[in-house]
Formats: sequence, structure tokens, C-alpha cells
Amino acid sequence: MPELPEIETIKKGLAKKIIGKEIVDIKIETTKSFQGDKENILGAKIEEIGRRAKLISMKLSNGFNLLFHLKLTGQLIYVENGERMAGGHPSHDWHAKLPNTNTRLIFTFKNGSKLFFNDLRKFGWCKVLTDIELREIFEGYGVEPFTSDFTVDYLLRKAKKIPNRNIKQFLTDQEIIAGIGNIYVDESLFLAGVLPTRKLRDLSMAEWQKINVSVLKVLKLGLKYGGTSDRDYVNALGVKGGMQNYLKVYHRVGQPCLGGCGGVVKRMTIGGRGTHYCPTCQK
DNA sequence: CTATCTGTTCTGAC
DNA sequence: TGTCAGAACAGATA
Repeated sequence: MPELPEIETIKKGLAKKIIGKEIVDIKIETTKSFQGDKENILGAKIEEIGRRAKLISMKLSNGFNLLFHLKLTGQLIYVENGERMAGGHPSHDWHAKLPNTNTRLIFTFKNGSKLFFNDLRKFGWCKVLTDIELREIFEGYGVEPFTSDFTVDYLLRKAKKIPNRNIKQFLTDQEIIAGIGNIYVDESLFLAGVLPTRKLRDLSMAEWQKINVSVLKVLKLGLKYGGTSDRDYVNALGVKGGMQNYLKVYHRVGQPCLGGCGGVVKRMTIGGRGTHYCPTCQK
């Protein structure tokens, strides 16, 4: 379930560790997890790490790029000297041996450190791409929430074309807004006080403003706590995030609403996905 | 044991 | 063109 805050947390963690390192080997344990020619990355150094939507990109010194999509259960974990190093000190609160049965790819750097790509369900992937191919993929995504382009005006302009769609499917549409998934959309709509089933055409200006602000607040909170570890997500050192302790509705079906209304969190299905909400706090 | 659920994205049908 | 079911896959839960 890694969404924007989780991917951004992994990106920041990896940046501290692997910028400038040279890839000397890649072991492909699961062929479908790696798409491209491995010869195009061997001997190259990692120059930059970026994030667009839920994707992590690595710019290489030879003109190629690595692009990762973790989908539902992907992990990127860096190991040096058999230890997960956090701020210069070994971190011992990880929970998986490496490699393990879910390890799909193992990158080895010149100093012997390794980057493990784990993915239980094998939906995720790593691709080797040229700059042009990478740019074309990135151009297919909508606005990044943490840019000045993410405004009420932008939302209204997009909503005008599909007035009949509900707000939940609108916010999770990657071609409209990049990086929001099932957890953060439910949390954002709870904070905004808007039911996920509401049609775009029926939303008031005040509600659009509330939605715009709430999405940013919730994503920022996710970043602050290093992401949500519902089950598979871990950061670049294999350590879980803390945002799951601050979720108001997600996976809280039947539990008391934390909005102070005295009600109970409900669950429904929208677009095939579990949707959590408070029928009292959200209108 | 079987059936169902999970949640991201792509594909194909209507 | 929009919408929606189904698929990719593995494991937890009922």
C-alpha cells in the first residue's frame, strides 16, 4: 500500500545511502520483476533519486534510469555490512531476514553494500529506461500535491470534465492527482467532512477548499510519521512507519469515530476498494 | 479444506 | 468516451 508519503520516505532514506554508489552486480531472482537489459546498469553510478506519484526513479551516470513501482507489497531495503545503518548507528528494529523468499532483485554496490527489492505479490516492478522514456511515463501523471499547481482551480477544472464521478475515485485517479491511494484518500475525506460517494458536480466551493487543504494536511502527517505500515510497508532500512497509529478511519470499521461525534466508523466499497468513513462527521 | 478479501494498475468489453 | 469487471499474485482470514 505504499502511497506518496511512504514512497517519499523510502526515497529520502535511500538518497542518504546510495547516491554516488556504483552498481557492480544485479541478481534477478524473479524475472518478471525486472524489465530491461541489466548490462545497461552495471558499472553505472546512482546520481539522483526522485519520486513522481508512487514511483521511485534513480538517475544513473550513463544516461539510463531505474524506475520502481512497489504496487501493493514492494519494499526497497538497503543493507551495509549486514546491518541496516540508521544515522551512522546500526538499526535493529527491522523484521525480515534478507534475502528472503520475497526477494525479487538484489543490487550490489562497489563497497559491498546491497539494495534488496522485495515484493510478496509480484505486482511491483523495476524498469531500465532512457531519459526520454522516463519523461514520457512521468508526463502521464497529474499534479503533485506538494506543488503550487495543486489548487482548487485545478481541481475544479478537472472535475468539470467528469461531473458524475465520485470524489474518492477522483482523488485517487493518478492522471488527476499523483500519489494518493486508498489510505490517504479515506483519511483526507474524513478530515474534509465529505462523504466519499459525493458526486463532483454537487460539491460546494467551501467543500473543494476543505478537500484541497485536507489532502495536504493528511499527506504531511503521513510524511511526518514516516508512512503507514498496515502490513508490508517498511522504509529504506526495513523499519516500519508510525502513521497507522494516527489514522482516524482507515481499517477502523466498527470502532468509535475519533471526530468526537459519538458515532461508529463504517465501511463500504467504492470502485472495488474498501472505503472507510464516518456517516455523522462526513456529509 | 474452500471461498473470500486485500488494493495498484493495466487490459479488454460494453 | 466513460465505466466496470477481471487479471496479475500470495497470503491472511472466515
